[in-house]
Amino acid sequence: MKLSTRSRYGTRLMLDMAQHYNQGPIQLGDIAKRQDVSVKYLEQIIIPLKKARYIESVRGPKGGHILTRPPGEITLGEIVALLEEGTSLVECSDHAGVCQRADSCPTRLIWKEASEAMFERLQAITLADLVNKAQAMNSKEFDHVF
Amino acid sequence: MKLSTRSRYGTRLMLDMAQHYNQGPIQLGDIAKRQDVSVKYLEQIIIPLKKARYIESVRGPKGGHILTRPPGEITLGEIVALLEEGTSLVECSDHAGVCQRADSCPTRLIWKEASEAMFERLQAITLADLVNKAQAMNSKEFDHVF
DNA sequence: TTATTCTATATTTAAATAATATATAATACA
DNA sequence: TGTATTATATATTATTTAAATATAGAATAA
Repeated sequence: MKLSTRSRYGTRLMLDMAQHYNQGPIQLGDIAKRQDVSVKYLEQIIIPLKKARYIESVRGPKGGHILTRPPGEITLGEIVALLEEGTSLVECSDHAGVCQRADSCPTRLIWKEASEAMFERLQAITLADLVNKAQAMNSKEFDHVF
Repeated sequence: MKLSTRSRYGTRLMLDMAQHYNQGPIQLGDIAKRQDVSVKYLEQIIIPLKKARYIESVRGPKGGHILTRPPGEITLGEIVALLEEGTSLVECSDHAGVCQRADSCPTRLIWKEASEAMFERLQAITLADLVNKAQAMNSKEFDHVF
C-alpha cells in the first residue's frame, strides 16, 4: 500500500515546476539537481504527465518543460491518480471481472470507500497550496537558524 | 498503491471467522475452501493476526482458530494497519531519517494526510458491519434469482 | 498410536519497481 | 551550416518485493 517512487518523484517534479511557474521552460537537468533524482528517471516519469497535457515541452538549447495550467488549478488527486494509473486500491474495484466473488464480496466495497476517502483529501490540495506550504516551511527553518 | 493480497486475504480470513463467530475453532482448511485461497498461504497470513492477539488457536483434530473479541469490536483499520505493517503511504512519514529533505518537504505531510483520511474511514467499519453487509448482498442476490 | 491440525522455517517463483543505457530528433546560436 | 544542447523513444538491466509452495516438526483428540 506504499506509494510508488514514480508518484512521489512525479509529484515533486510537478511541485518543482509549480515553484518555477512563469519562468519559461524548465529543464529536467535542473529539476534533477534540485530534487536529487536522475534525469533519466525523470524523463520516464514525465511521459504520462505530458500525455495528460499537464506539461508541454520545447526541445533544443534553452528548451525545457512548461506547465499548461496555473498551479492553483492542478490538484494532487489528479496527479496521483494519473501516476498510479487510477484511484483503486484493488483490481476488482474497477474490473469486477477479475474476481468471481466480486458480486457478493463486501470487502470490495470497503476498499473502494477507503480509496475514495484518500482521493477526496488529495483532490482538495492544489500545487499552489504545496508551493505555499514549502515557502512556509523554509521561512520557518530560516527563523529557527537565526 | 495497491493493497497487498496479504491484506486482502487477511481481511477475508477475518471476515470468514467473524461469519462463524461462536461456532468453536474454525479450521484454515475450511476457510481456504470457502475463500479459495491455499491453506499454506493462509498459514502465513494468520501469523501476524495471532501475534496481535486477534486470534487464538488450538492444535490437533477438531482444532482451529478463534477470534478473541467479538466482530463488532474489531475494525478494518486495525486489521489493515496490522497486515500492511503501518498506516503510512511513504517511508518518511514514520521515519524522517530515511530522507534528508524530510524537514522541508511539503509532500511528506500530504502523504500523511491522505493515509489518515483513508484509515479514518477504515476505523469506522467493524467486522460485524462487514458480516451484515455480506448477508445483505447475499439475500439481494437471492431475490434477484427468484 | 495414528490421523489431524497448527507451527516454524526455508525455498522458489513470479512480477513489479526502479533505474540505466543507447540511439534519435529538434532547435538555438555561433 | 554546423555544433552543442535538450527532449524523445525504446530497450535493457538490476533490484526488490510479493506471492506461493515445500518440508519438517509439535500438539492433541479419538
